[in-house]
Amino acid sequence: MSIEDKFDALFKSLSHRVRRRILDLIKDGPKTTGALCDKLKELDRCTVMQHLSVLEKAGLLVVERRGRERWNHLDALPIHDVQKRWIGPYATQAVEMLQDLEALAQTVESDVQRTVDQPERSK
Amino acid sequence: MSIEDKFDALFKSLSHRVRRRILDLIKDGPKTTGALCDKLKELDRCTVMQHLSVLEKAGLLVVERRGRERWNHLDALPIHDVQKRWIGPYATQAVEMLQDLEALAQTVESDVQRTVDQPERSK
DNA sequence: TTGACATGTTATATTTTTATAACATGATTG
DNA sequence: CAATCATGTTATAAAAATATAACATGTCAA
Repeated sequence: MSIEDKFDALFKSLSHRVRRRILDLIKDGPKTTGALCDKLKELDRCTVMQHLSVLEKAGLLVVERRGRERWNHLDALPIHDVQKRWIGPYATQAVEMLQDLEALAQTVESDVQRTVDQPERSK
Repeated sequence: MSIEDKFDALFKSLSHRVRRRILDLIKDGPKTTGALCDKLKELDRCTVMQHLSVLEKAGLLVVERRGRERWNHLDALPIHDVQKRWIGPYATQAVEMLQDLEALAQTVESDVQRTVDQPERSK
């Protein structure tokens, strides 16, 4: 599985609100599939299991089998890779954009000031 | 558009490798649609434009029209929201997991030490 | 050991996404 | 102003994701 495949799977798994909700549900501790289905009453159990398997393939969810129960654990480590490759660098970009905007605002401001000091002749 | 719709659109737009490649292409400055198509020769021009519109709907791409050209600018600001709601908190979780692992490793280590000091009788 | 229970598997219908084709428009340039 | 160029629009085919149904398996507990 290439690195691009990995990011495909990660972002795709985060792109559905039900799966994001599942992540929140197991964030503070593992839950059984049954417990998750109870919280997601609007969905068929099979649908929930499909979402779980999407999360598992992306590496965000790890399954521990205990008797007839399946405990779904969060593994947040892959999120680190997303942070390093995509979020961090682009967040930096966003900050630079804001700084550019500030600089632009100051330029405009001083332009206005100069115009007040030395009004241009009308054309 | 709800906040969930927004995250749906953001993660979905990041979940295709072609769109991530486009983001990288416009990261250091805007490019025309034509220039982007040149870099993505394996794809039909229409396909590229569809990807651009997905990015635009997610708010990651802003279009500036100049004559008959279309300049595609990156807007990285929405990435900030992703960072705040999804990456930051889950990265924290990941760090906690690593710390738990370390603690566990130390426990095991001292167990081993204790066992060496006071060997258990075989069963 | 038998019945209820939690989960797993396979198949399939529906919807959405991705890729392309064909045609259209409006700007630039000689 | 006519030809070319960059882009836009609409339609459609193909692939993938989502939701559900029907049936299967292994576990626990009385």
